[in-house]
Amino acid sequence: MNQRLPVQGPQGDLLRLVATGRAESRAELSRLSGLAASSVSLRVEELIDAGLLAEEGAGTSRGGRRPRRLRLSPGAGVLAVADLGAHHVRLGLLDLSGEPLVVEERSCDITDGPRRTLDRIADAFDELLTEHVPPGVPLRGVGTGVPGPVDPVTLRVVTPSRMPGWNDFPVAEHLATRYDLPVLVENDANLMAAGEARWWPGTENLMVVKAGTGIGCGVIAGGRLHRGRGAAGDISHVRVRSDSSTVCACGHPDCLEAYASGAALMTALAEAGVTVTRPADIVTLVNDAVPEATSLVRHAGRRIGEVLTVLVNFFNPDVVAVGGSLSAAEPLLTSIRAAVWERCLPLATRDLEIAPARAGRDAALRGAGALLLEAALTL
Amino acid sequence: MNQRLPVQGPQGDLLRLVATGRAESRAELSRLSGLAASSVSLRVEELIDAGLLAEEGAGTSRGGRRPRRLRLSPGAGVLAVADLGAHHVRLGLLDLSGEPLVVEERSCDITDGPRRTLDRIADAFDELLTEHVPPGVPLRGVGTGVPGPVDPVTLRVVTPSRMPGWNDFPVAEHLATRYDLPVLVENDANLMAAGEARWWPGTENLMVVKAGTGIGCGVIAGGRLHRGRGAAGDISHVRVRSDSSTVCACGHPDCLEAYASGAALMTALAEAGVTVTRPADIVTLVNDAVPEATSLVRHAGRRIGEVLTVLVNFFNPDVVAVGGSLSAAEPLLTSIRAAVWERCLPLATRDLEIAPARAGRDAALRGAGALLLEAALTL
DNA sequence: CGGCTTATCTTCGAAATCGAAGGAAGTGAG
DNA sequence: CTCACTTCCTTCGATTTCGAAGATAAGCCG
Repeated sequence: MNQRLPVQGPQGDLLRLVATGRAESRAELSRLSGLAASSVSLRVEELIDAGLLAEEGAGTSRGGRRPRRLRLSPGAGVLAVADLGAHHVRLGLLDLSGEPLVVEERSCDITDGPRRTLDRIADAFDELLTEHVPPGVPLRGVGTGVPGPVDPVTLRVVTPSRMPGWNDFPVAEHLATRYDLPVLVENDANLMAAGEARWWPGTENLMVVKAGTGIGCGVIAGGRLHRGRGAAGDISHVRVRSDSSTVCACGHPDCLEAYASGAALMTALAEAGVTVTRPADIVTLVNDAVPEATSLVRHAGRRIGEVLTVLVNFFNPDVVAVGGSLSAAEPLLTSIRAAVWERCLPLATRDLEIAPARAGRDAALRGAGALLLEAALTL
Repeated sequence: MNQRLPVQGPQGDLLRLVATGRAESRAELSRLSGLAASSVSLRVEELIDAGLLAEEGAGTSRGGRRPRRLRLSPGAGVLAVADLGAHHVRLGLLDLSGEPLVVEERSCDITDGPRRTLDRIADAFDELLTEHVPPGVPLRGVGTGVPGPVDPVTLRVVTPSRMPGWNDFPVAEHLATRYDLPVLVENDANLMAAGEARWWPGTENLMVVKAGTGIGCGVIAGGRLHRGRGAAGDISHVRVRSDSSTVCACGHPDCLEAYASGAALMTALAEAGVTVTRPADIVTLVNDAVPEATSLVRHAGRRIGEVLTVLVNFFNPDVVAVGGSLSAAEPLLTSIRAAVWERCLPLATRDLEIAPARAGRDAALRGAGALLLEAALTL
């Protein structure tokens, strides 16, 4: 079942251009790859013969002959990806275009430690594979997101705050013992950003804010995921302006997370006598026009927006996409926008779009697919 | 005198690798370009015959035969670059490795408007060229930095605060009428970052803070200059935490610039009865241990550091380089460091280096050269 | 409908690129 | 010093890639 793609350099490039949706025809491949049209035709023929690419009807004309659309052959392979949360893991199989074939959610406790958790994920992968993938279609790559920082060099989890037992654990190596394949391990917010990026074509610089139980942020800079040293995108422990003083779990006063995260809002609601168990419940309360909830969410949005002003001035993105379970609450986005428009430089906000995330619930899985394709379709 | 390089794709790549100092021998060129060693040899031979490359002795052995060092031929051409400030312009000629040949500083008033200012720069270029460049050595590119935001697409200056008459002026087009050559127009802090980048080899993610009359910042992300939509790197109008409330020239309260810029410090010193005319004078005062000056600089450093905490968490750079005329004051760097170490995530500061800028006074000119080489050595 | 324009894809000789093999010029160990 | 080994660079035949030209298939427009 394990089998690397027999695709060398230039062929891999072509395959990747099709897989990532950047090219749909030979002509587009020629334009994007820089290769001559004739060379592309030859290569594509080989890829079709190898069962990796397939022709699928005709595309839309741009004024001349209609292109013959290319797509990855369904039999070319699948990817197995997971997004690990604190209490749940969302996992599934993708085709080589990064489109989900099956997705399911299982409960799992991350505090069980890396071995048991990862093995359970791998078991789930195997189940899905036998159930949904015809024999002969190879698994081409495995990837998982984790709710903590990942060292981009060693692919180990580093000093995660809510993952006891995971510190410095070689996640990728562990998975690699079970799958002799390209393995991806990445922070969940980064995966979400990578997944979101496909929904904003032409957007070179993108920030994706994940407002859920915690507050995460993933960054696309120059069209590529910005990792920094593995911790990039952390905005939850930025100090916010505040009258009172709340100490965050990290030990510092007045972290954004302590005021504007789903967890903080739930605590505040509990103090006001309203009991909720998930951030999504807050959204329900807001939609039911419960004043305490609305006011809290609006406040949280302002706080997030104030932090974003700094980052928008500095990073000057084309788009800020807001996702996560809390983002379904209208007032959140509205007040983020208000804060940013008010305080940012006109030049930075001139063409800035602050919009709801588009990639939906499978954003992280799609992101894992997108990143894996880069690795799995080379060499 | 004007002449484009007769260098197509692959050759241009090779030339650029040598010019930017990334490769010094045929073997390195082969490794970095991905071309076969034999092809590189052929190409290099052609480039030498064309008078663009030259062999220069032998390099140091890596355990085998010593490489024959390659460098750009001194006769291959020069670049003319300028860095425009409010009252001065620093300009000079570079060889095609980006090394300065002549640099001089002239006074000039940016409020004279773009035409007169640019023409004066061009006149200065012509003088330098006739004086310092033998006839036959062609000018290969022209570039200038401006103290305001530049739209990376149109190469026009956009809404500059201190450049009356420059708004939306087509700087590049104006220069292009005089020079039929690649023309570069870029924000001065961005140029400084590009120039600094060469002094931090292996550093993919770099922030360069320029502390002078104003506060600027340039960003290198993934090894490339990050422009955003042209305004990236602006940190001067970030809101800082403050007891009192000072309104900045931009209309917002408590901008970093209003507290920590050289201009703000000079104002504060004047109020304390100490008159200074340039930010460099503040450094002198600090070195003479004038308590008011030291205290002010230390305060400014803290403020800058507090803003940097947000950005370091978010961007997670390898290096923060601090330059500009104020950076020569020891306490500035010290207090920036203190603020960042204190408040940033341990993961973000684990391998972070906060250090004085290395590129010196010609950083911006060198940066202009580095960016121009990318453009001038292609096609 | 029938030219005109635009675009996609293929064919085939010319040109560039590769890669294996080998010579040249070093290092280091015995 | 000699010998094994490494790295750098070139030579030369095999292969790949290019690019101009042509075939094919549309859309546009009176």
